[in-house]
Amino acid sequence: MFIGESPYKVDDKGRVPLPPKFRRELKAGMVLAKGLEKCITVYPIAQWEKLSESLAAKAVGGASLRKLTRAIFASAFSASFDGQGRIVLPYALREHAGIADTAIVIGANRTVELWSEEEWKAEKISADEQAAKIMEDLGA
Amino acid sequence: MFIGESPYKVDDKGRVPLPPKFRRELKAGMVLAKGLEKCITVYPIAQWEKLSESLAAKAVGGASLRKLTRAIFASAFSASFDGQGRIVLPYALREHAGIADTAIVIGANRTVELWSEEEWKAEKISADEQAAKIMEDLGA
DNA sequence: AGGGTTGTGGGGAAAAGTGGGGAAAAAGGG
DNA sequence: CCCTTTTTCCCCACTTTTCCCCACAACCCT
Repeated sequence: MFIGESPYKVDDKGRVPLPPKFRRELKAGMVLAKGLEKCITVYPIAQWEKLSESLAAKAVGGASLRKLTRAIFASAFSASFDGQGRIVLPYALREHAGIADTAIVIGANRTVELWSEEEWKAEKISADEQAAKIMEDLGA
Repeated sequence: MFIGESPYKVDDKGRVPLPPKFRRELKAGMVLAKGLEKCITVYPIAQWEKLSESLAAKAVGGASLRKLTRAIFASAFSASFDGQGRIVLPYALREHAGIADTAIVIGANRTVELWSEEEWKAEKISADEQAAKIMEDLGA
């Protein structure tokens, strides 16, 4: 389970550290893909395989499913940590998320997401407004 | 079950003791999250994992589910006791609750809440005023 | 009155964030 | 095909922050 929110510098080489708390769950390997929103989504390898299977299961899906499959898989990169717990963000993904020299790393339960400061600020505000409702529904 | 209300000092490092009576139930671990009101909510780890599961179960949820997942998990931090029974309050949460150098620790049945003095004073008054009415609505 | 527990404070060691350099591999041109 | 240039990857070093341990003082219970 990934939780928390923290800002990290992206250096000239496109490297970003991930929070130490996340590293154990990602050490086995991870896949970076375009997020459905303007962000980068990081899947633990096991989680990615599950997603891959559940898309393949709907083999005979329509054109829209094929489109989604392409969009996700074509933009995906596998990544791993260097000695300092950092990963390299491919340029294509950085651009999609609008990430320049700072990335906000957030835990989103089963996955990790990387946002630019601006996009995250906006997302956070609109997300906060909705959060209260479900929390109450779940009786938490 | 958590009950009671007591004030504690928050030191320069953001540390706060929790009442000894609460420690046994939280020793296994806890998660701090933004409260729905201007406070910090402390969930026993088991409680939080239940929430996590029920969100993950709705597997391929839509955009609004992703948004909620973000709001809930990004603003959360895991915490545990140091040798003196204290936890560290992340800066982001302290700010949300308006907590400076004193925190009021409240037992709220299944969870614990941390309030600033001012916010708690206001909340308590309005809670007292409405308690009877709410009780009736609940048919208690 | 005494011992144990609790609130409060501070210091030191370990880890994390950040940046840069050098070697190996890849790509491109002669 | 070989040499040159560029890129990628890995390792090293420094600074800051975090975490953990220790210490004192006040309170409570016995």
